[in-house]
Amino acid sequence: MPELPEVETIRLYLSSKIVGKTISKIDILTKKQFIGEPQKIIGHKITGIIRRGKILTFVLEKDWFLNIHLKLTGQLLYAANVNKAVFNHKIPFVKTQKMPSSTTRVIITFTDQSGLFFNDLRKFGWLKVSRQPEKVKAPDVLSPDFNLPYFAKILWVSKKPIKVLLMDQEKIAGLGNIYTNDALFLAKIHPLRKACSFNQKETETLYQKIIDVIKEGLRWKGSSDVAYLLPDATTGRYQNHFKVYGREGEPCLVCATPIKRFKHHGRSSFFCPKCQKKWI
DNA sequence: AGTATCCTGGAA
DNA sequence: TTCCAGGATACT
Repeated sequence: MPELPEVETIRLYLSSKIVGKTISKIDILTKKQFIGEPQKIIGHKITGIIRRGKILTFVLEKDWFLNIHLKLTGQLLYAANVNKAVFNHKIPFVKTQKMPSSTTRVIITFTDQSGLFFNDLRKFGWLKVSRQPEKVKAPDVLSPDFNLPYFAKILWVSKKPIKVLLMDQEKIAGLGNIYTNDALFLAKIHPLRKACSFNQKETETLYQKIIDVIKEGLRWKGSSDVAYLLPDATTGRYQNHFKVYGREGEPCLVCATPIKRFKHHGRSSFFCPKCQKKWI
């Protein structure tokens, strides 16, 4: 899905649009994607929106919560009037169209007739009503808990390849395939290097590059490479600034060597064979 | 540690 | 027709 920068962009956008509004209706078009009882939160006001890792949580009155995971193709589109919603956009999967579209799975309407369309082509995402925010085990990349001592601690005890560790949401919350690949490139580290093989300097560099690349992604409002859109159906622009992700065969931005791709843990890894030497 | 699985549709 | 996809989990 959207990774941390995409979800945070959505959170920032929606904070100014729906906080203070009261849910009047929830239409569930794809049952398996809505967990819990929607009627429990009908009539409740949204008092805030938080995000930890890739999970967005609407905080409601009286200790109710609506947690959302967009997975790979989830979108949250905001309309001032849910009955007259038309979005114009051109990226794949959802073309210019009236809402609800063929990929709309849930519609949340507020008392002023504004609302949200949860669209999700691949049906992996979910919404979940609960009495407490969905638990996220690891520190979020942008939280103070994600500090250098913590990062060093998890690296030095792990025998996993560094890329696998960085994408483990129980160790660090928020990184996905795009930003992990790009952070490793910026730090000049091969994705398969064992985490426990890092020295102090390498650890510090990678720590800083992770934060840098996440902030850059946020600055461009995320990457609209596949299905991600802002709630107004505009696109993010980090895809125009990819370092190695999705750039197989294209020249390395530093040394012009063609970027290589390989599969590992079911995911594509992209790297520059010259800048990111294998192991020590 | 690797692979299959949940889904759908665009690209090669 | 086959491969591919910002995720995460459940298997062998």
